[in-house]
Amino acid sequence: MAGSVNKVILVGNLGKDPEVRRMQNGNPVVNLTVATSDTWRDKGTGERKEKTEWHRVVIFSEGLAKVAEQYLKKGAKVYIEGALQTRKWTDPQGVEKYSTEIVLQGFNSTLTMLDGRAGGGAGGGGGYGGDDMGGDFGSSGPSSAPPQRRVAAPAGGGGRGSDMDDDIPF
Amino acid sequence: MAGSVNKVILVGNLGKDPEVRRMQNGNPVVNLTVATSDTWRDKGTGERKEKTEWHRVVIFSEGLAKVAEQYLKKGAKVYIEGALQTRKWTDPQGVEKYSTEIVLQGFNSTLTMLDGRAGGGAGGGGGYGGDDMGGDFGSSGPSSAPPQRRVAAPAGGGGRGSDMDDDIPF
Amino acid sequence: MAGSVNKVILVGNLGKDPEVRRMQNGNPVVNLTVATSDTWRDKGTGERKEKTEWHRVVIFSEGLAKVAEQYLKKGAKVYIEGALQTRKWTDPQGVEKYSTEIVLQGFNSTLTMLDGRAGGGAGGGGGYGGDDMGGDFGSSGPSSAPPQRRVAAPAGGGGRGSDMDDDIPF
Amino acid sequence: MAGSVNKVILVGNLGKDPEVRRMQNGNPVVNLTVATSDTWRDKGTGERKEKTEWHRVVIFSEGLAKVAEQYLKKGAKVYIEGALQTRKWTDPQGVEKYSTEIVLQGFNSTLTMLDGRAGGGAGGGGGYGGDDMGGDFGSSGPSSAPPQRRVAAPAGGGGRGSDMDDDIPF
DNA sequence: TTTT
DNA sequence: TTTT
Repeated sequence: MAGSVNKVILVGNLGKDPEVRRMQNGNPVVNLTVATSDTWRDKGTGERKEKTEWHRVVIFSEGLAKVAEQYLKKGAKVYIEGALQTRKWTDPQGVEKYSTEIVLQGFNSTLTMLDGRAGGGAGGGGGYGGDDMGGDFGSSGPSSAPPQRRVAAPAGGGGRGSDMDDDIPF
Repeated sequence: MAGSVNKVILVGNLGKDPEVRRMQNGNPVVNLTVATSDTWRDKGTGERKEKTEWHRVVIFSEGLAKVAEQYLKKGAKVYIEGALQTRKWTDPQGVEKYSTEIVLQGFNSTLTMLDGRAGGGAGGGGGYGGDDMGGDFGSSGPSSAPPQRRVAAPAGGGGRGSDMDDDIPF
Repeated sequence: MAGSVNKVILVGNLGKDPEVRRMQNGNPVVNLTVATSDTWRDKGTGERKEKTEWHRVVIFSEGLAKVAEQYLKKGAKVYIEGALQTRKWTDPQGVEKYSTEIVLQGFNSTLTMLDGRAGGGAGGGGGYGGDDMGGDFGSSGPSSAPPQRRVAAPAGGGGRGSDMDDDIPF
Repeated sequence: MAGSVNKVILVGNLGKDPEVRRMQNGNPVVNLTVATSDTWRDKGTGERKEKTEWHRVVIFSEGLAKVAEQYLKKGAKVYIEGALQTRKWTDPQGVEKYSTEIVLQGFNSTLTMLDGRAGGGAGGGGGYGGDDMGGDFGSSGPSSAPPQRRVAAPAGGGGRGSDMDDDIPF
């Protein structure tokens, strides 16, 4: 409905290498399996407890999917921002199934690598080759990386003072 | 795992009145069904599209559950902050099922009413009685509402100046 | 740096009508003043306390700025997602000043109206005219609203079953 | 006001070691300086651009402050969740100043270490000693770590089926 | 299946 | 002053 927000923020590790499928036009669609976990100390016994939660992530955003395919490996720590989506499907036996996924698609989706260790896991061939490793990747369509524009000189001012400088903050 | 984040933020409307179950100690556990939706214009036909997503929300936090039970009604607009959790269960026919829910439990869960219209829906009797309607409700355990503490006077200062005043900022 | 996140999420009300400046190309840059507040009960006296926080919001995103200019009025409740930015400037007396603002610019910025009451405030003439009121507005550049694409039929499948249907989830 | 949200989410690195002050009761109040940065490629020249943003973070939450004091060092990568707060103060020359900070205080504040490298910087002695390094630290008051409670057996059921098991999700 |  |  108008006036709604559907946002998921995860920081976790990949349980396995990204799974890549291809759209008919050749664009990649990437599935990630991301683990988060909570740890706490049992109030009664005092022993340490841990519960891992596994998340399905589907990346439709072309730019982010390419990044995921290229740089992410089992074990990589990522920051992910997407939306919840529940799919209903019927299995071959005719049983209805639901699958809830975090979808990265269109604006307001983010994928950020939080370590350079990615790929150290599994049978991982490791090594990226690129010099863009460990970067932030915003989702903004096929080919353009949206710059952090600054307003050059707003006509019709009312500026808050003179001599603005945008560098060192404090 | 250590160093992980599992967070869901929703702004949406209740699809029906809250469902209240009771713990053995009488505390409420509340289930909400929340709708969010995306609207966009089809690139080809130019027609307006809308897709509604339904979310299961489970409130274990005692304070938030009581608030939900007392004030929320079908149609209410809410801000929700919780964590993703997928439960696996087996139905009476022996079929394995998964259900992914947004869980409000412990710290870092939030439930905030965003309108005063709540209860205008369904067969809703409406009317709250309380004067607390439309408030923010932080999740911080059974009985204490965590105050927004201000540091009174940090010993061993190094204060940044004199004459701090905390009122109107700009 | 690579691997960083800078995100602000606000739900609050406009303290006054949007302030609109113009870029040299005529595009609007909109400033909002948004109030949020915390309420709590004093632990000692038991009295109700409230503290209002005021936020400066600057909208560079062309699409969001137009929406803000057109639909928002004093009193409107909004959901805002942007990034923190601190500007340093020197006032006419040569005193250095800092101003921290929530910037909506590029991808991952959001502005969503959360009520239809917008404009009920101040000297607000109110009334929008548009039929798009109360909508979600994603920031995705000048002219295209990013559709919620669904993968049509990924070539090289490994699909999870047959008979997927995307409608009512539970 | 009722129905508002004031939330900041940062993933960044400490620019220097935490600064610790003491409350009159001996509790620590910790100040962090956190850097985030955006990188993009200039549309015109094609050159790589980077802009770093510095954030002041103040930790009043007793538990989080202790963790910060104990484990964080210059260079550490952290996930932070807090609220925006602008303080007004008057400097010794009588000039009004504003300072906007991210405050971690009460519920809904989070501090999570995202690397184990923390402390590798500055004159850092490094080494933590503790075995809790790299953990999640929720803000929930002085001494109790809030467990991830599960509802044991809600009285007055309406359960969704039989044989619930909470382990492997998919 | 990850991570600490 | 961080980080890549």
